[in-house]
Parts: sequence; C-alpha cells; structure tokens
Amino acid sequence: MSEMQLGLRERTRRAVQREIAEAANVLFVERGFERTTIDDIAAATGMSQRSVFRYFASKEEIVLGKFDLVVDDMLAALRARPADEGVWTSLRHMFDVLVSLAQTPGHEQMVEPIHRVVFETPALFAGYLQKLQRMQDAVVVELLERAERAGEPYDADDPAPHALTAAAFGCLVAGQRAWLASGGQGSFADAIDRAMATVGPRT
Amino acid sequence: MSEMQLGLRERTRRAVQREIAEAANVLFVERGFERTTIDDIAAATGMSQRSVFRYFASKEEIVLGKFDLVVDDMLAALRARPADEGVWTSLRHMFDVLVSLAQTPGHEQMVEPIHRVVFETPALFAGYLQKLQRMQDAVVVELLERAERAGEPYDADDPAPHALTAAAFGCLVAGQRAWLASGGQGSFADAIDRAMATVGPRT
DNA sequence: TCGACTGTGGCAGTCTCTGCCACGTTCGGC
DNA sequence: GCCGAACGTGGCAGAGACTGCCACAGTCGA
Repeated sequence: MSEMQLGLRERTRRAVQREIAEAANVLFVERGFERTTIDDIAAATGMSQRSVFRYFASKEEIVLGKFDLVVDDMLAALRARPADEGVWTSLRHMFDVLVSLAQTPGHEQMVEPIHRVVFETPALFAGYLQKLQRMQDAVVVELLERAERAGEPYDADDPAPHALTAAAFGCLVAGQRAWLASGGQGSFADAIDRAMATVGPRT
Repeated sequence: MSEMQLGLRERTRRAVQREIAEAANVLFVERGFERTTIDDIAAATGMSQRSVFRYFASKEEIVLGKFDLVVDDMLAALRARPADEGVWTSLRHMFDVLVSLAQTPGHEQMVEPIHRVVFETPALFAGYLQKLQRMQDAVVVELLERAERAGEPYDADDPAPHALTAAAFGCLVAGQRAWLASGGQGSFADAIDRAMATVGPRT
C-alpha cells in the first residue's frame, strides 16, 4: 500500500469523485449552479445525498475542488524555470499549467461553459478568488526559496514577492475575464500575455 | 421626501442597520463569525431573526455591507486626482479612502479585530475578495473616462486598465495581510505604499 | 468461517434564508 | 379628531446545505 501506487481504495475514490463531478457539471451548465440541488446530483449519479457529501466537502468543491490538484503542478512548473529568469516571466510561464489544463482533450467543450458558470455565480466566483489567494501563499514560499537558491534572498519584511504574486494573479483573472468576454474566441494564453505585458516589477 | 435629505424612514433604517452591525461585530470578534448565529444577533438587539434579515440580505453582509458604501467615495477620490498624474499614483491615493476609514474615530478599536475576523473566516474572506472585484469594475470604468478626458483613450480591447487595476488591488490585499501579520502595529498606509512600490505599469 | 474494516443509506437535527400572513403603529387626507 | 393606507414587525412553514449518528451489507485477510 505505497503512496505512489495510490492503492485501490484511493483510486476508486478518485473515480467516483470524477463521476460525480462530471454529472454535476452537466447539470450546472444546463440549469445553473444555484438551481441544481445536491439531491439532483445524487439522483443523476444514483447515490444518496449523504454519499455525495462523503466525496465533496461542499457543493462548491464539486466545481472548485480540481484547482487544489493543480497547485502542485504550478509550483513544479515555477520551480522548473531557470534561476536567472525574471520573476515576472517565470510567473507567466507558471500559468501555462492552467492554459494546458483548459486544453486537455476530452473535456475541452466543458471548459468554457464551466468557466462561465464559475465567473457568473457569485458564490462560486468568491470561492475561486479565495482559492487563487491560497495558491499565492504557496507561490510566495516558492519565490522565497528560489531567491535563496540564487543567493539573493529577500529581506524578511520585503513585500515584493507578495505584491508581485498578487499582481500576477490579478492579471490572470483580468485575462480570464477578457477571454470570457470575447466569448472564448481568442486564445486564453494570449489574454494572459496581454494583461501581464502591461504591468511588471519596478526595476 | 428629497433624495439628499434622505427622509426619516431611510434615516431610521440606517440607524437600525448600524445598531445591528455593531452588536453583531462584537459577537463576531468574541466568538467568531461561524459560531455566532443569527438568533444570537437577534437576541442581542432585541429583534426577531426575521427582522435581522430585513436589514441585511445575508449574515455576510452584516460585516461586508459597509464596503458597498465606500465604493462611491473611492471613485470620487480617483476622479479628484489631477489628470496628468500617473495611473498607478492615482490608484494609490484612491486607497487612502480605505485608510482614513480605518482611522475613523469611534470604532477605531474594532477595525483591526474585525479585519482579522474577515481575513481568518474563509467565507468572509471570499466575499471580501469578491467585493473588491466588483470595485475594480467600477474603477476600470472611471479609468476609461479619465483617459477619454485626457484625450488619450485606451483601445477598446486594451487590457491595460483592467490589468493595472487588478494589480493595484492585489497589492492592496498583500498590504492588508502584511499589516495584519505584523499585529496591526505598523501603519496601514505604509504597508500599501511598500507593496505598490514594488510593482507598476510598464512604460 | 469468522471478525474487522469500509462504504453506503437513512434519519434527525442545525443553520441560513425566503415567502407568506396577521398584527399593531404611524401617517396623510378629510 | 377619524379613517384608510402604508409600513414595520413577528411568527410560521419550508427549502436547501451540511453534520453526526447508527444500522446494514459487502469485502478481505487471518
């Protein structure tokens, strides 16, 4: 029962989670998030309400839970950037993880509608912003280590890593909204690029 | 029944709202947001649960509702900045409205504890971030008009105003968190200054 | 085969929030 | 001063998210 093999138990759990999430997402896109009850989702997957809550801590998590899984990938991507690259550029490339996630074949058609549900449902959007904030905490830690490794550590109370990260994530959201506003026509990556090109670190 | 005089009805309504909010804030700081029920607040103010919900759309709004009132002041402050001032500087001065709000005599002691409740209660923090996002929409509109007035309008699809605003608000939150992390010791305004000094528009 | 473990459903209960209705008070016109 | 209208309020029932608890069934190793 190693950690890497994940074990049968954990694998089936993930499978059921995925099944619930996919069924729920269809309903959310069809009827909207608030007009879909947990009972609807339970009925659609043939389970009881009680069991749905065994797989997801809340209704919100059914939609937003997947972002918890990307955090590690984003940190890994950030860590993989060359040490002498500018922070802003590295952060930009870290977001490529989100871009490629949106382009994963299979649920490609669902990405834009789900995105829209998140951005148009106040409760979901608020939860999303909060998750981004948690991501920023992890990113800041990574930036501090990165500077340490480069032999140019930040001062303990230097707000720069926090501010840069916050600004970058702000640009990310601005880019996402611009992309959604364009009806999902243009390139997601381009939208982020253009937003992040207008702001940057003070020399 | 003019709009400026506010009318007796609206004035008493505001008074009751204020009374509820103050009583609730005390309870929130004492026991925490989640461990305080609407019934507790109703009991503390001698009203019924039903009436509390007539004054506030939700439990969250009791804490976060006041931010809706500041938006207009912030926009006015932004509009009052000289036309030839840099956007980033103008945004920074717009935040002074929040700073002076935190220094309003009377509830000065409550500002830091309430701030802490907001930042430490996930549901409240998420709601706060969402309100900031709505503020940004209004700020962007103002920036577009400002550029228009200056004779240098942005292109219709230029992400710059959105990205700049998002970055500025990101710095605001970073500053607030730094201020809270320091135990509310340092100056709120300084924390924002230092965060916003590390980022800025690309020339 | 037996016993421990796990997943599941159902039930009761809490809490937020809403719609509805009935009551008392207040206010404007007469 | 009188009466109808408008308003604020409380209580009640109910939806919906979420939790704790218990009982039941299947599964797996000893």
